[in-house]
Amino acid sequence: MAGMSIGQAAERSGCTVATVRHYEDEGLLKGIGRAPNGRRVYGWPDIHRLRFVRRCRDLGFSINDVRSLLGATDASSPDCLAVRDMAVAHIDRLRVMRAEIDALERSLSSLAKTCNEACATGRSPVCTIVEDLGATASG
Amino acid sequence: MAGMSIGQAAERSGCTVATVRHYEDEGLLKGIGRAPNGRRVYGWPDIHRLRFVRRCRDLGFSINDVRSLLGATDASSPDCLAVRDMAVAHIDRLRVMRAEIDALERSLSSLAKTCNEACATGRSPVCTIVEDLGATASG
DNA sequence: GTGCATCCTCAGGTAACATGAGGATCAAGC
DNA sequence: GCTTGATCCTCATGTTACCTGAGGATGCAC
Repeated sequence: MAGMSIGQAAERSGCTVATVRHYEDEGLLKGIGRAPNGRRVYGWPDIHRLRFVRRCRDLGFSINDVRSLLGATDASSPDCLAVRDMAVAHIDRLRVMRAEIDALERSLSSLAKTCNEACATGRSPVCTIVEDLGATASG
Repeated sequence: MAGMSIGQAAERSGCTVATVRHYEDEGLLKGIGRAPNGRRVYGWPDIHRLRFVRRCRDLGFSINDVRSLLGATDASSPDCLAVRDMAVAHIDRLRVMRAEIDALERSLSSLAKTCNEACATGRSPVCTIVEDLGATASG
């Protein structure tokens, strides 16, 4: 169980094969061994590291963020507080994103509603959505 | 006021100059005139079209979406209902995105909280965030 | 006429991979 | 021993929506 192929590593870490190679290219994986036939060989520590990267990516961190996180965790004494600070900073980013999404949804709902009232009844010769979108830039 | 430079067009439409050129390259603008000196010349219809594209992009539609929207609106009788359907479909996408963001925020908050309790007090020799992230893939 | 702003057309960069070409290797079945 | 299909390798290019910069022409103000 100590020597896994890239296919197995991908499956166990929740990545695609291409993504595993990509993370190695990006320097997020260190010291991946090679079998005599040239194929990559993975051990469990590599799988854990891949999962870590994958999960961070799923959480919305960039590759560079992950690099920093790994730097903090690779250090002799993992800088937990730095990691926490990055998490907190990212939460702030998420809140901004959610606010934007909420605003967009309101805009689109309003647009669709207007259309239902004015267009679907055949009352308007020109789709009001089109006018709404093109007339004035919001804000 | 009928012949605007690309700089003026950009300013009035809320795009950058590079973006205005890009939209033209993408075929979203049609029949942009040229002055004898080779510079692009824009009229108000172009500005409205640029605003339309810009606003759609702000609303999260892809360039291809916008192409479809413009196709619907360019038709002799704008297909308002098609436009509305795209808006509604996009609202669904936004709802999925928001659900994901909410989940991420919960995960990160939980992570940060755990860290505050276990790491910041110096109780844990290894940052629990690191373990949390790497141990098991969520789900 | 000097200088700075604006414009032009390429070409290449960005993020995070996905996809495909062209070829080697492995494992299974006959 | 041999065929076949799956997996692996590297390298190159595609994706999305632009941004940035090179190298050069033009416009406008003083």
